[in-house]
Amino acid sequence: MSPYDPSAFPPFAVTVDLVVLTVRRHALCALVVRRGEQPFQGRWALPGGFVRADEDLSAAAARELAEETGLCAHDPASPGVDNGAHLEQLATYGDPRRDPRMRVVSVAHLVLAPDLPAPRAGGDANSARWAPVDELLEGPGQTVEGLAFDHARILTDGVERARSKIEYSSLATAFCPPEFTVGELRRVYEAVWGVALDPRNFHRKVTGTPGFLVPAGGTTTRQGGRPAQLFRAGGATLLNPPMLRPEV
Amino acid sequence: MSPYDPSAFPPFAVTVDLVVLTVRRHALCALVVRRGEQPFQGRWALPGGFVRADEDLSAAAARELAEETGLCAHDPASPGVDNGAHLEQLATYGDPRRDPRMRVVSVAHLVLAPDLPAPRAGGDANSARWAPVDELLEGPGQTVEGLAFDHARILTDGVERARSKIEYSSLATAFCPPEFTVGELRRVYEAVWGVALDPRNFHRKVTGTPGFLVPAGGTTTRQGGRPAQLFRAGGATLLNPPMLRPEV
DNA sequence: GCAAAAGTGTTACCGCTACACCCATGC
DNA sequence: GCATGGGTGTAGCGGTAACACTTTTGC
Repeated sequence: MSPYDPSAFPPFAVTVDLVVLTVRRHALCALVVRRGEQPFQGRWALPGGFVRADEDLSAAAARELAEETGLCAHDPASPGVDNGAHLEQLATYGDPRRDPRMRVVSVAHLVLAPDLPAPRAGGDANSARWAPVDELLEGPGQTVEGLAFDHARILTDGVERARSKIEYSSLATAFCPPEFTVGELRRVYEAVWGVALDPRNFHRKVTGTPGFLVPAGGTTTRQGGRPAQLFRAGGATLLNPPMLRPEV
Repeated sequence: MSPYDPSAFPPFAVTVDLVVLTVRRHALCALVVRRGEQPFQGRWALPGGFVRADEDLSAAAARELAEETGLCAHDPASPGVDNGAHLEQLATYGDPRRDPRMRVVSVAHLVLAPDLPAPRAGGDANSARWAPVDELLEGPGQTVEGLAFDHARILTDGVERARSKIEYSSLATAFCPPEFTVGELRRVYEAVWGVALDPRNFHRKVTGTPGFLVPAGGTTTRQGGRPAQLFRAGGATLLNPPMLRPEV
């Protein structure tokens, strides 16, 4: 039997795109970079890049993340370093016309990170910033230009994934620093869902769910008012029963 | 500006693999085909194939599905024909060593279908069959040989997706014929989750959820006993509150 | 009649919501 | 003192679990 004939299949470029979300100033924000070349030159886009010939998809995503933010992601699929951020595969986008230059299939990944210092511009992107997702996704006829390629769609899917996953998992803690208060965690939920939650019931719910939070020992008054207990994320990953997202 | 330089990125083969699930004889079953060539010649594998040069990913999945089963999938992303089956993207698998011949990135899709006549063998697969997923996924040291490539992992992910999605969506109806009884729908849940449900409470729950089921008019005694009302799937896609999966 | 499956009624319990209320700090 | 956020108590309500019980068919 002869070796495989590469002419039997069409060649594709494969990239990873990153939806990197954080909570800043009570708003859900995404990392975007300004494109330095055609097409969509000068427009904002999600960070990303080509997958290397011998590189796994999640490794490519983690590499791009480190290049763009210096962040070390914790990938559940390939455990090792864990600097706080959560990384998971989101979905794959392969419309034949999504990139005018050639056939590109992009495997989008979702990253949830605590609030970071200003992003450092990396590689071929000549600038990078955190932008509120509401601003990036304003409807058609908006004041700002939309994101490049199909990145508005990818960002929408990533935000929806984050919104639903914090309902039934402990992922909201990925938006928090290593030690945080119940109030800070509540403000994460409020920013991601865009709703107000009852502080009293929220407190009972999260402290009463076994394994969600473990006391870190100290207290802080960095939010003002009475000193609040500091917590760390507990071992539990699934919340049962889930956090209930109020009706819209 | 010169056109894009294709030497700047490594070429990949892109395939779609299908996790086609159905419920037969009270068991969750998946469609598998016997491989006719190396590698893994003679072993069972998930159906799939190369994405064509100008073809969208979901179109490739629908085409492979039609070739293997004659089924016309309803793809929410590209509405049109709707022969009952549900199709959605599952996840993408791109480990550099997942195919010994070359670098292949596979975009797996999940299909939920009603019980079908015996599958017709299609294309290069010299036979196809429905196999209970419990049998396909028996642990290491099992009596049967495992699936080819990383298909056991893909199947596991697809089954887990199906199990969780029927909790909070009306997708379980995709396993049923166009008209079905409450008892038949309950047996779908029981087969997918591998648990027994209380028929009385199940009946109240599904008939009491607005938009989940609409009466089709007739009755049937095909399950024996007292005649049961026939229903069709209603317009609702999300179940709120969800069906509760009993603790294991 | 008997078995089998479809439906309805009822009660106890659990978790959530919506509050009232108290606590500990900075100013 | 006063504002601010942290934390506890409690009553009402909606949904589920775990039954008992009736209905309508095939054999």
